[in-house]
Amino acid sequence: MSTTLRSACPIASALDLLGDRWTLVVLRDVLLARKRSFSELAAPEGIASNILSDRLNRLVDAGIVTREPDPDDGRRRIVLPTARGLELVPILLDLHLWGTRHTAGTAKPQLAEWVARDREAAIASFLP
Amino acid sequence: MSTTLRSACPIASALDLLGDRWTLVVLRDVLLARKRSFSELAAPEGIASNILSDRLNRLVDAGIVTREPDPDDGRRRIVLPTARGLELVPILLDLHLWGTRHTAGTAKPQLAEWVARDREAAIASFLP
DNA sequence: TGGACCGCTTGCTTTTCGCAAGTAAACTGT
DNA sequence: ACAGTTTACTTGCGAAAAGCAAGCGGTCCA
Repeated sequence: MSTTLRSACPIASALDLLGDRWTLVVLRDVLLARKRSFSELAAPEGIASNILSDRLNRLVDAGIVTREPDPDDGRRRIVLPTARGLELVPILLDLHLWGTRHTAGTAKPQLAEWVARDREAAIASFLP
Repeated sequence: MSTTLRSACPIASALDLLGDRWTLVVLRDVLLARKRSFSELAAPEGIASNILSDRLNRLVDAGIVTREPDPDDGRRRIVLPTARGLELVPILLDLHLWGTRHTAGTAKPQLAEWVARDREAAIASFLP
């Protein structure tokens, strides 16, 4: 569970945290789709609940999201992005653009177009 | 080896290809450090040779790099990025910036600064 | 011609993933 | 107020992937 530092390279260090099959998909839903609860996040392409639980804990440990009790429903623990988490929005949008151009995933093409045309505005639209 | 399509989301599709511990580290060395041979790429933070071989094959299948015999040394099979691969440079630079700001990886801080100041120029500097 | 080098592959152990089932606490309807 | 449902998990186990060490064929170099 501890972040084993692979090297001094910031790309490798970032990937120690984000470089797996699910973490950035979860963050996509938190940062771009603004999903806030465990059960909303469980939908993503069928992630198993134990994996989702593990990834959320890692993201909390890394200071990318926080979790707080929902005042409206004591069963829920809301997931909220931190400033550090919000700085991942550009990466997610770049991935969206690259994926739209070069993979079979073609959902939300207008978002890709927006990112291509005015990246800064697109990024700002996902900030609080 | 086949690209199992997880969903119509371009982010998920991109991560089907790139979302693991090594692929983007290999691409960092191909795209940013301009490494071209298997043995140069084997250095990255100690990737095992069977894993490197597998990742290079996947990247070739995905059209992100090509491999050609080295005219100067018949043992070598040079790794070259395609246009599709070069479009990953922005993502790698964003990861570098985020990693520099938020992880323990602090190598090449002047690159992060350049990306923050003039992203387009930094990207262009890694194109052929 | 012998030895080193390059790009792998093979076999085996260890770690991680992923599914199914189960559980405690909190909410909801009657 | 009690029964049933929902939420957010945890546990156990089999499957898949990662990682390590060794080996192997082709190529280069002295």
